[in-house]
Amino acid sequence: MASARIHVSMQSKYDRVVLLVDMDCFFCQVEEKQHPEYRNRPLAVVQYNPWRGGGIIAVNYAARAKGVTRHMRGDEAKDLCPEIVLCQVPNIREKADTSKYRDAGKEVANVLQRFTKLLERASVDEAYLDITETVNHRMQQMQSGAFALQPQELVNTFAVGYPNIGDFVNKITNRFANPYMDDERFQMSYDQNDLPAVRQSDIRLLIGASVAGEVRAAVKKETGYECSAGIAHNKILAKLAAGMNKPNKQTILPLAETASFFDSLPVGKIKGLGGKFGEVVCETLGIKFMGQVVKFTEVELQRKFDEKNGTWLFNISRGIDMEAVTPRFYSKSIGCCKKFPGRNNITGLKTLQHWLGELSSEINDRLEKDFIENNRRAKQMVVQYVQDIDGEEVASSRSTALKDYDQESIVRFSLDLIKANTKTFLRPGSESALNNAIK
DNA sequence: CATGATGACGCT
DNA sequence: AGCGTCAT
Repeated sequence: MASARIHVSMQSKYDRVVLLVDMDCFFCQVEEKQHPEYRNRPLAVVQYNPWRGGGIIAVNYAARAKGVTRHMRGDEAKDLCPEIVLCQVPNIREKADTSKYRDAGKEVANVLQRFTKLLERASVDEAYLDITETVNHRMQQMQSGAFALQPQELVNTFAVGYPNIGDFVNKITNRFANPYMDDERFQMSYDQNDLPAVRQSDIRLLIGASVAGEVRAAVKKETGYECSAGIAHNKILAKLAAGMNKPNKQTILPLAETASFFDSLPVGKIKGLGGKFGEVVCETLGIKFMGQVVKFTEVELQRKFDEKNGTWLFNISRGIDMEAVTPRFYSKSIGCCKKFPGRNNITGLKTLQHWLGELSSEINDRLEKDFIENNRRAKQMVVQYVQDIDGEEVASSRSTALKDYDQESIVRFSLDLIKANTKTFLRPGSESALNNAIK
């Protein structure tokens, strides 16, 4: 067994080249493409909500320059930037319908897909691409002289730790002339088994950046949309790099720069550490920056957190992330939801039935479209609802198998599920008043 | 009153 | 199966 393992091509820490492509203020770009007269103007996308001008979910860079951000209300944006264009998410069936942006995201993904089989859509406007194969191929071509990097392709490219991309390229060129100049440091810093990959890291990431440039140019040419990209050896670092220079730029995170970069990187910037767990990590360890995690042994981290998270933190703090780019073009689930905040709480049966009808109608349309496009049918339905119980938000979810379905049966299923799982669905003595408001 | 609408995934 | 977390 042990000897056979040696012959298995092992996925090593620095073997892959991974891109994270992130559309710049995507919903705004969709609106700007649809309304060319809005281009070059400050613009934000709001979800319809008559309360204080709607909630902002996307802001273009002209508007960001005026201080407009997400979380803001449309009215606040107008105060900061009176000339701002506020585009509303289309309202269909009395609720925000984001289909337009999903369709635009698919259009982009169709372009990305041509560059690798290993495309993982992470959200409507983000995707990971494992481009290892292409990079390896070009490495070989480069060594045989069949391929050469075109410096002009790297005009919008940055490398973390370098004032400009030219300095990064020069460093690589110098090492080409003097291959062993870094060896002592490398041998000190890295596992012996990783040295071959480490020595080739910079050049392979640079080739990755040229691929990224081609990807982004194709997206721009074929869809009109601009995006930013991160280039690194794994998903976590690619995601991090992509956010460093925007919009319409791409950033390499060189292996040798990771440690010093992490020394001043707040823990919460790492994907997965932006919430409560990240805060627990900081408090438990008494730290603020990612680089400070490396002072703890793997066993210490496992003891303070748990086995899985401890090992994960230990590796991530060293820039190591073995998470595969899992090919996925279509979402695993289709859902829609609507909130009823404050006075809009649903308190009557009729209103509840009405909204279940609206939501079911949207779901039904999207399921039909999905069936036509992707030849698949939903097997399960999950109904989630949030009640107001003594002023507290109490969330519940119940599921049911789905055989044949249509809009009417989806409504019936969901209402039945809510009825069956609510202690007293209707207020005692009433035919129509809900016992607990649904939020 | 009040980001909201989606989606993935981990824990138990 | 149901709940909670994290992300855009």
